[in-house]
Amino acid sequence: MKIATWNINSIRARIDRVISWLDRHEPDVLALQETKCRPDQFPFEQLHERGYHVEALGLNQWNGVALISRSPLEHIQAHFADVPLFGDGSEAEPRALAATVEGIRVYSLYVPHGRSLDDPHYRYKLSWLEALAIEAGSIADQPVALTGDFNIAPTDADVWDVAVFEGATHVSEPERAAFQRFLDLGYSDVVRTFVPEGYTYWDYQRLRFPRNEGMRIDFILTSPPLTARVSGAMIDRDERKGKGASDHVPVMITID
DNA sequence: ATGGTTGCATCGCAA
Repeated sequence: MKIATWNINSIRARIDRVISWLDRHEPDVLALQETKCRPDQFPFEQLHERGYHVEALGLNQWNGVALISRSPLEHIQAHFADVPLFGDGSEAEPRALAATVEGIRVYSLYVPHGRSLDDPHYRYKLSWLEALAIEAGSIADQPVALTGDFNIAPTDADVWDVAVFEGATHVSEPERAAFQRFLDLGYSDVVRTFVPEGYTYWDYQRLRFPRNEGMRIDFILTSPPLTARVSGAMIDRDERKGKGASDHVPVMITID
């Protein structure tokens, strides 16, 4: 069984790339982030034609997450317990969607960016991660995959030049502590075991991809019962190439 | 050129 995650940066702009990637890599589950549309705008048809089950969560042109699966998606959950609201919003942003597939609880997660260390969005990011960790901890004895764009580079090796990020988000101590919390709960950054080097995101600006100036910020964190079953992983760097690429690439694990 | 892309509710914002 294969579980993948991909920040697609607009599903409508890139549905052809998604279909092509599904055809070539045949994941059993693909979690998407930044779908950037409401469910009524989501291109379900082409996915249903290929036999996939699809659940999508979206409010407007921002954020948005989805789960695409060969097997039925069961016990679907939007958001998670005590998810914080941002600003004066009355409704949770569409950043988390979970479902059970063949006994594995899969989360598609789009962690808030944070914007800057003095921005309310940064405090929102930390409280969002704290609430997620509480839920993740409560189910860590079951097979769980926390997948998605964490918007955190956990180590200095996860950015091309840490000096560039001095005083910026993604590398701050509180963000890294929030990431470490999942590891302390028993979750494993299992892709790192199989793919010790490599980025998952390169900014569109400043020739970041040709220069390989990227960041490793997309993860699949597996609970102990699932970690024991992981037999391989890949980061599909090639998907960043060519016209019309997302700024993130797919990350995938293989489970026995 | 010391640098500047992408997607969208498109001329402003978020990433």
